[in-house]
Amino acid sequence: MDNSPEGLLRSHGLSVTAQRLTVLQTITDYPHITADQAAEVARKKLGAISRQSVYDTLNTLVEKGLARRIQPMDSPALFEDRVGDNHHHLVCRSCGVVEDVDCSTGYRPCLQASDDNNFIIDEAEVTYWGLCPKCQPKSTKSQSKQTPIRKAKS
Amino acid sequence: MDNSPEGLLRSHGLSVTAQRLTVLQTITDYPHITADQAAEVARKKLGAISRQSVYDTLNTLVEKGLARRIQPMDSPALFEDRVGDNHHHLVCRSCGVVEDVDCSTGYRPCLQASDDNNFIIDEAEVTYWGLCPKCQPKSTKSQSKQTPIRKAKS
DNA sequence: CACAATTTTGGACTATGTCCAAATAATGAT
DNA sequence: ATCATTATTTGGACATAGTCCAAAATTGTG
Repeated sequence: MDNSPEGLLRSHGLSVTAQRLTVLQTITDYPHITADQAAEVARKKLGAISRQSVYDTLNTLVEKGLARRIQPMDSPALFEDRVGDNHHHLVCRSCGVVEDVDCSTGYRPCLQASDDNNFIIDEAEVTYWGLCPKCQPKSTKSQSKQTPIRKAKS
Repeated sequence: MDNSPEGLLRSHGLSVTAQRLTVLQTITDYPHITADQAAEVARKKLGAISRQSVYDTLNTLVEKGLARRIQPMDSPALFEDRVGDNHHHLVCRSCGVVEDVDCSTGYRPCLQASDDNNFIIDEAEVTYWGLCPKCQPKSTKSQSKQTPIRKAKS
């Protein structure tokens, strides 16, 4: 199996369809995209694709380990094709932008719980919350006009 | 100001109402409860309370720092009254049960990102994922019958 | 007590996502 | 290449979690 997108799908037992290739390309081009945004992008490339097909494809890709789903609070699910390195995320409380943050170990679970409560823990998911450079209060200038999508806690 | 529930509300500029007292008591009694479950519980205690009132109260409590909202993936928002210690959570991939895990430092942000991407980071939210004791595969016995609400990834 | 401000209520509405069965497209075997 | 089988896609209905809004009720205040 090569590792073209087609080969990638086939090697995971999936038939190759224009919809899947396009959705896969879309999350590569736009990491941290929502399903509905991905549908919009895919529709531009393909002419038409059903909403359900985008949801199905994204779910399938996640199941097969070809994509990862994250869901910061107050956000719809976001998809990315960066998988396997157990990286974490940085989310802006004001505008919602998401950035990747490398995991210090690169494999799961990277962190040990202070007490595992007898769970078998396989992942420590870390979300860093804060303000992105654009949303940080500037010295004298007034705050940006962006609609805050989440209120800062402190 | 005392620190009875009434005093707690008043000291945060909130009027004291039966609805608020009841919802507050409910999340104390049932940490990690959903809004709709809280409405159910509150309804039993009060006779009646509107769904909207429960949502309003929970949102207000979170805003005032009297409650904390968490939202593990694939779960509706969960509320707890344990605030101020920046503790973390352990979530069962199979049955969804949530347990508290102490934070090693107790204050935010307890963790440092490998690269802050020029964000001002105020919180590192950690969610540990795994299988709770009840959902762990037992040696020879077959798996529990609980409906899995999330598939284990590995 | 009475007034003003806050809270509660119920109903409509929004956003995100899933279920289902029919139509279509992809794959594997001739 | 064509057919049969299997997998995928589609559209529409449905589900869930949550918000918006204006009227009614309650709370806190002078």
